[in-house]
Amino acid sequence: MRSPVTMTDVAAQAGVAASTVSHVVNETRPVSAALRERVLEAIRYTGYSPNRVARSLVTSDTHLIGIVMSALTNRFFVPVVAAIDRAGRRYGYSSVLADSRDRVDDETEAVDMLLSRRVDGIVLAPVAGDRKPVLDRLAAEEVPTVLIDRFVDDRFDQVGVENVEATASLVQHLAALGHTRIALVSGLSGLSTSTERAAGYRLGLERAGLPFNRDLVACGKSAAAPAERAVATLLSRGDPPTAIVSGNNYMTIGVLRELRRSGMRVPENIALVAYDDIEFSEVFEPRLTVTAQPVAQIASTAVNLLIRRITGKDGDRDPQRIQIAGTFVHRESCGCGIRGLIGKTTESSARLPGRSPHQR
Amino acid sequence: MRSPVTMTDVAAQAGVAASTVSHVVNETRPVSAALRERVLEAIRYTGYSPNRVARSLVTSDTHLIGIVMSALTNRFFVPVVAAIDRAGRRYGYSSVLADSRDRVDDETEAVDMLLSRRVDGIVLAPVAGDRKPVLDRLAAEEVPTVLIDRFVDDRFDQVGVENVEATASLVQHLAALGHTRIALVSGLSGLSTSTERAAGYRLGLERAGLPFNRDLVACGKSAAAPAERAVATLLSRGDPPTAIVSGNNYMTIGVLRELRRSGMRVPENIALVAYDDIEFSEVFEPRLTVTAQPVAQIASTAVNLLIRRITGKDGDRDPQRIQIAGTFVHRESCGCGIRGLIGKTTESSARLPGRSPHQR
DNA sequence: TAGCCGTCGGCAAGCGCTTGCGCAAGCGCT
DNA sequence: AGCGCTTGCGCAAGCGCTTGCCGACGGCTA
Repeated sequence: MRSPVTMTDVAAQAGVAASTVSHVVNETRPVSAALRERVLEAIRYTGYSPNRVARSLVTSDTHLIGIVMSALTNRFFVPVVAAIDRAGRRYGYSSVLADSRDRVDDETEAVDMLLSRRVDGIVLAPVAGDRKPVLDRLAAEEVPTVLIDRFVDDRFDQVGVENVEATASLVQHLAALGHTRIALVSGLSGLSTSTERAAGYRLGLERAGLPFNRDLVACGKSAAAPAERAVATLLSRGDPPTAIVSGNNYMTIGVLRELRRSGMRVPENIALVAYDDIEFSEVFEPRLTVTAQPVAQIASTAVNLLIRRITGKDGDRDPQRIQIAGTFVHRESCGCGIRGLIGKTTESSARLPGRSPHQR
Repeated sequence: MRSPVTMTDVAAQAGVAASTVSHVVNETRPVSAALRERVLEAIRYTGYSPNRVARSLVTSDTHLIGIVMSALTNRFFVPVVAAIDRAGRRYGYSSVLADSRDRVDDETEAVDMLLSRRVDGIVLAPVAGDRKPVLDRLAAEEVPTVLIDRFVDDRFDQVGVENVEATASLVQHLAALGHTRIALVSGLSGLSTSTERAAGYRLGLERAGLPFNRDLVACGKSAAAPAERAVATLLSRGDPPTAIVSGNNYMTIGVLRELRRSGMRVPENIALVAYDDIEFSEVFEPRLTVTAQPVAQIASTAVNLLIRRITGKDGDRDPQRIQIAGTFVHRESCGCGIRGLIGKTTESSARLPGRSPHQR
């Protein structure tokens, strides 16, 4: 690493005071055209690059936003980074990343690191567990923070997806096609998303005038392998379902695997709709009808909220809780094609009714 | 943002000099047990969190590593971040991200930003185009930098995948199954990866004693849609191929789409092997036989190289060029199952011969 | 012509930390 | 008792920048 050319060097080169250089660089005070040109020339000549860490020391802001994710594979990771990057174009923000590895200790360590680096704000995707200490710390330090995905603490801004209505419409769609035995492969119990989707499932049945049957719900534990077993159980019943709702994309993988193994064809023998879209989903056989999570929208909403808080534009309004509607993506796995309702090769999508933004 | 409790505050609280606090925090000079305990207690009491930006100003290192990606969806993005995070556990590094949006101007801007933030090093995934100015800048500033994925400038450490042998073995595998008309859907011409994979294709044919036939190569331009057209062209020939090698995962999507449209079943009617694995590939129908790129390994190699350079452990050795072997993942799309060579449900994989690390 | 004000730019303090230097005290030795 | 050594710790400079303050200058009005 070479070139510690400093503002003082530039000033000397241009024959002005360092403060003048600072003012032309930041456009923070009018400088006569002649002098400015001299300074600019000196900057070009010396190849000066302002030292942001020195700047941060005095202004006490870093224009850095910390991201804490439960895992790098978290689906919000990339869109959040993208949103920050976009904000960076306008306001000069960049992102620093910390992986909490789904463990409370690591999350604490990650937050410490970010605080130590004096980030201006934090986007945090909390994982299951007792995150009270971390959140208390964040609250105490009064660092602008927004929670994403899961709603765990009302002291902070929170942004997540709408689950109830979205799942209900999946069920209603199946019911409209004439299905009466609609199964749910549900996620890990205890997660708010699982609970809400299960509630949406019941709501959908209710609206369709269908009875709730405990035997048609199997827990797929939010992962592929348990979901396989769940499907196996469902199929082994005397009165197996004619349609399945899968609670997330990992479980959908398991569902498909088990259906294939047992020789069931989708949607001919059994209909399938799922929560979460899957990358490359259009080459799946069959193409899946799903509710896609609006991850990009959630991410950018969160980042915008955060930046407004950082810049103080919102004053100190109360924390918000925002739930964003998913998108219903209509493909073939629901069986509409074979029942002639909708052309086989059509893909259509619709915005689901959401209740967002929802001021608390 | 509250709590500007500084080292001076802690010192006052403990009744010692600030320098002593510094030395207990950093363990940079022996401090008597009694005093250290007093200091530690004061730190706990005040909730002091060291200000890393002030520290950086004096030590002139930030322990930040900049990542410049052509797009956030770049397949190296997540593994690189993960590798840095892992290094962070040991040496305190974190990552700052910058998206170059596949445009030269944005790449320049991204590098400027990182330089201005005084990152200790940079991992750069260069995109096609004239990146000479940026690279010259990096070379001039002497910032430790490693290029990933593409080999474009020998002044820097570079890490990428091995293409020739990997593609050759794909071809040889098909040849061993008796195929004689093996087609290649190749990538965008001009990219070194495309060129090398094409070379591997010819090498594989040669080793199998098969003639090269220009009519069996179609350009899929590294994307799905052009690949569909490429396959259509191949199939429309009087003497269509009995097997296809696809040059990357996006093109594989297109290939599958076109094969399905034209009613060809894989592997019954035509065999397919591909370069690049696909997420969720095991639920594809059929499951694909591929050469998986060792992205995680490339990423961690790059990061390790970078950190060695930053810490000066390697002295100033010459820049290295490292090519890492891919992994052959054997599934069903090659048709081994139906020819009885290998059990249908088996998935096996093998390390391909690579020539790495290769000191230049 | 004197007085005033607006404009321009330099001076210097200080952001929170690290680190070379030097002092004081305690030790073993001659 | 006096010497030099080690050990333990405080002092203060300074990292590269921002910003409040003030002085110099020139054009305007009275």
